[in-house]
Amino acid sequence: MSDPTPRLAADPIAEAHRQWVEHGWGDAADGMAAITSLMRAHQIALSRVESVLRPFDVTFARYEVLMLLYLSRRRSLPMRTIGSRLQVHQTSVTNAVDRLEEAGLVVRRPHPTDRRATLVELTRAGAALAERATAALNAQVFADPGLSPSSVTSLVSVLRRMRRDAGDF
Amino acid sequence: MSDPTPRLAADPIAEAHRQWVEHGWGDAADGMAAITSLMRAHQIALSRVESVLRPFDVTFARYEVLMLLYLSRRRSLPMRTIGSRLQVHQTSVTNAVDRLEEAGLVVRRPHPTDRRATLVELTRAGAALAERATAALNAQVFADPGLSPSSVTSLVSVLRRMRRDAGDF
DNA sequence: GAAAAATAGTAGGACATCCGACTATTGGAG
DNA sequence: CTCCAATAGTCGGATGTCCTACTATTTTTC
Repeated sequence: MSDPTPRLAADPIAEAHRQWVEHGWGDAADGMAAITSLMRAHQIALSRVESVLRPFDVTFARYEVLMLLYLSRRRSLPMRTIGSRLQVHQTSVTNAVDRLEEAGLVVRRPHPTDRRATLVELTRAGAALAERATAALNAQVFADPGLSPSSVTSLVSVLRRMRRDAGDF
Repeated sequence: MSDPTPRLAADPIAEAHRQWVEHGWGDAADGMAAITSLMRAHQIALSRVESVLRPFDVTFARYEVLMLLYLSRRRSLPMRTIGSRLQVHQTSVTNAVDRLEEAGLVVRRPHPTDRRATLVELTRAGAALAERATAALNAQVFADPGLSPSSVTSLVSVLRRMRRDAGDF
């Protein structure tokens, strides 16, 4: 309250935190800052990832499906399992698989024992793309996520608790 | 690396990290885990927030616009400023303001000196809703964001660096 | 001062996400 | 064994986000 230099481009989240306290919402100010930070950081990270994936004509959502299959034992999983692992709605899986199938990266196969279920199987082209896209992401984003190594560790650790409490695993 | 008990329902991100290392992508494994954690945590946080806001018939995107106006000096801002502060595309602001205006929570007014610009002004109903929605969010989410106080501090701190490096402020 | 560049908003399109509803199949209750 | 709840997927609809134009006004340049 004694800073004579009112910075013009202050951190908007710090600013919101200050306003929260001013309005008597001090007990929620830290939480608000945490949630809001998460939202912004997500935008930033997603944007970086998507820009690397764009040349491969896949979005991050589809890349995740591809990698889940790529890393699975038989390179094939039921739709439902994909949704559970990625924690997204069934209809989102349907949507992603539709597009991946159109692009020839996966194929739908009937489940051998449960006729309700559908297996999604990675094609050779899908595996090849998964490898190339991963190489690009590793080099351009993951190897240098814009955080110090200790920050990365701290972030993963904090968010793991949050994910677990939310039933992620 | 010496744990003899392979848990069945393991943390999917820890599992992915292990696979990254196995595939020789160890230098990118931590970054992958960090970015992926961010994506999941965002989903979790957004879902909690949206479920609290649903009764008020606003989404988080619109709530953010509302609060930005609510906390501004004159409860009125140009579209452009809203986009900059929230770090979203101009067209997203147009979209959000369209819906807020339909709901009678804001009104568009011509900018007094720049005829290109449009001011978005909070209505009395908008201010009232902003207050009620904030009370609900504070009580149901922000006051207990699902993280320990020290984790919250750590998270905000780590993400502030990331946001700054990305040009957020 | 007039032409060129930059800025503010909007329109249309592509995607992803969720929700509710609907079909088909499986499995448990009586 | 039959009926009904649970499960797997898909469809249509609503929202939000970004991108690429395109229009209307400034602002800058020469």
